[in-house]
Amino acid sequence: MNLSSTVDTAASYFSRELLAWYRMSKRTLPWRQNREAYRVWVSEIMLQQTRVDTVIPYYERFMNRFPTLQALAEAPEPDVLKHWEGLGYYSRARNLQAGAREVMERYGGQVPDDKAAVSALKGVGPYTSGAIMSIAFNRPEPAVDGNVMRVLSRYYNRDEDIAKPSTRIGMEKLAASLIPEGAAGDFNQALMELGALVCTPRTPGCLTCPVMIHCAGRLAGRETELPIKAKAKPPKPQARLAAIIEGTGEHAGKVLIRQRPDSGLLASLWELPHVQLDEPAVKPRGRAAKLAAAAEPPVERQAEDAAELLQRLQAESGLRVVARRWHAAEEHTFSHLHWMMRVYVAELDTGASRAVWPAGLRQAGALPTEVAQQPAIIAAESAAPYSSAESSAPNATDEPDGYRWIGRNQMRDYAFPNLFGKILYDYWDATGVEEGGV
DNA sequence: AAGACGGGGTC
DNA sequence: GACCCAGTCTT
Repeated sequence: MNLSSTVDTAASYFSRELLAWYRMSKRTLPWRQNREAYRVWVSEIMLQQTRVDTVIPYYERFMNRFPTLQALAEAPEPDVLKHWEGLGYYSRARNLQAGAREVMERYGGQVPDDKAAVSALKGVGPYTSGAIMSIAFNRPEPAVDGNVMRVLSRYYNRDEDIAKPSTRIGMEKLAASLIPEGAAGDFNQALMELGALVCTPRTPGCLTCPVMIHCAGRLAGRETELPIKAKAKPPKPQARLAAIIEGTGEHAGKVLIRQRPDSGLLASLWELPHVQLDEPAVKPRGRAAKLAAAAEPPVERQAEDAAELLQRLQAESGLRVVARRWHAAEEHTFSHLHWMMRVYVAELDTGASRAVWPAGLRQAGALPTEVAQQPAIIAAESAAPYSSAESSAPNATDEPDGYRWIGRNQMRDYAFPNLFGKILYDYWDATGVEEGGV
């Protein structure tokens, strides 16, 4: 071998060995049945920030319901959201469908074999466009995600902060230079497969790694300290009060839910009516604090909460809600928020005769005087609709815009974020309502 | 450059 | 509890 012209550099070694390893040991995954661009696209969107094991059942259901790009483009959006329920980052679902519709209109239903056109689709950023171009069309484009940055940081012993956008740019150049001729799709997947199976975040399996002997990070003994990544800001704590509003009369056995605005957090999903408290926001630390936060609050606190729910839901949503009893405390952490929610079972106040506070709360004497005396009397002018609905406050028979009375069986007709789905199912379990019941 | 945007798994 | 994950969009 002529070492001067065919030097087996760490780079060519890496690409060759990694590719061979992948072709030998790649996992069988639903989206690897074929390389149809639509299937690749759906999988890549679902896999953003989401584990393979989590995605698999969602992918199967989604492709069963929307087997073609056209089927997705023509589906009602709530149907698409329902199939995304629980996956999180719901704008992915909306953007995916918007992209499918765009492909129908502009490209006759065929995903274009064109980097710029694919990159311009909604929800398709640098990573996803590279993944689609390489996997579906075998174009030599880099697809750099967290896995790839981890693998390359270690293999090349690089110290750049992978949280910085500029680092991703550099990694893309590096990754592009490593793509073997004619094998972009397999190589990019090999890089990610290695990161998922061997070069894992905590305890990399260097001894089974196909490229260990030239891994600079490993040779420097730094495999566990790489990649360098700036710490994320902790989620901001928020205290909230939610109401499980039980229906009466024709709505007996049902509860009132509402639809969130069509942008922002949990856009267009359904939820329990609730309010954000101004205060608190002290995240419970330690076992004792945790226990205290989960426990039923003292009656004074419950009375304050009841008054708060009545006044604020009236003001924000036009709902006159009377808390009847404690239900549960629920915590839920988003990427940037930490919700601490106290949940009460409540009733809609549809008239003075029904406006009776629970005896325990009244006797506790903790209610503001004016509220304790006349809980139902809140200035009607102060009522503001929750989401641009111009309707008046719902009574026992109304279903104003954005609100629905539903029983357990109607849960399947609405997409709920996990936290509210859990609260509602817990509620129905506790009240003895089973599937097929109401 | 920083923040918004979910949820679940792991050690 | 802290960190991570097959990222993108908005400001």
